[in-house]
Amino acid sequence: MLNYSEIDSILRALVEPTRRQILERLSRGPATVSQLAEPFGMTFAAVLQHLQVLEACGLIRSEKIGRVRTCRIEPGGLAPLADWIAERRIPAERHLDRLGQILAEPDPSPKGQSPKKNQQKDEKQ
Amino acid sequence: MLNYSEIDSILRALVEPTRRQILERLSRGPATVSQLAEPFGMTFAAVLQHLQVLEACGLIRSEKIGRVRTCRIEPGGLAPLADWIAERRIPAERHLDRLGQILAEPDPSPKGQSPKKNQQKDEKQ
DNA sequence: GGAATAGTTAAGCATGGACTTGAGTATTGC
DNA sequence: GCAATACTCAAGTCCATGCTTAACTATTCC
Repeated sequence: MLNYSEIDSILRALVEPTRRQILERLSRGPATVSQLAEPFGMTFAAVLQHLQVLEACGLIRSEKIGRVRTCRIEPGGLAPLADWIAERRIPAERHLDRLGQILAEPDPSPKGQSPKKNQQKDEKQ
Repeated sequence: MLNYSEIDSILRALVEPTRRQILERLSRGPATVSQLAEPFGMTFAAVLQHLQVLEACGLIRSEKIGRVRTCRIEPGGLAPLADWIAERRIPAERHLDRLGQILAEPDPSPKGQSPKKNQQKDEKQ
């Protein structure tokens, strides 16, 4: 299992729509803090906090020259999440085949289950 | 751009550690609600709420037979998020090459930038 | 039929996180 | 030097979400 809290911090960063929009913007090229803040109907300080979250989990990188801080995408930033998803998709797909499903079935107790009378299955009853 | 709120609901579901643990558990095979609730130090009702979130965004599926509800992974559930990540990794990687980076640079004003005196760049001043 | 089991729903509390305000610091232009 | 610019930090408000409790329904076992 790869670093758990890394996944956690990346997901927490991505779950906020504003931060995803900031990422979209930065994927079109670097921008300063004020350039990033401008399109959002929110204060400078709020955007700054979002940027700090994004940088803390390695999704963006920033450097300050003089009084201007320029932010850009950290290219490998999404890799841990991509790996996490890839790891979970493989086992999930494995359960498509019936055998795997039966083997994984809970309570395979051999004491014959009495024939149930009321057994119509209902999605979302 | 693919369905925005779908990504949103998947991320909101995944950001909660308990729900990720439930997914891990289910990726090893189907389980009933009480089987899922047992390992967590939390009430039945709380786990049920997590399951509802996971099912609402298509990450798991459940069916009730008699009084028992059995949950299992929805195989394609993570696909939208995987696609979203894939879409964002390509442009980000493109910015690795210097040309793309220069083209995307903000303010490429041709009026010669005067040589700055105080220009030591500092990460995280 | 009645008790036990398995799940469901609703209401309320508590915490975390997004956002604001306001004050402060460093840098640049004149 | 002084004002404007560009950001930084801290404190406080507000709301969404996770969790609990408690009451309720449906199903199964005896």
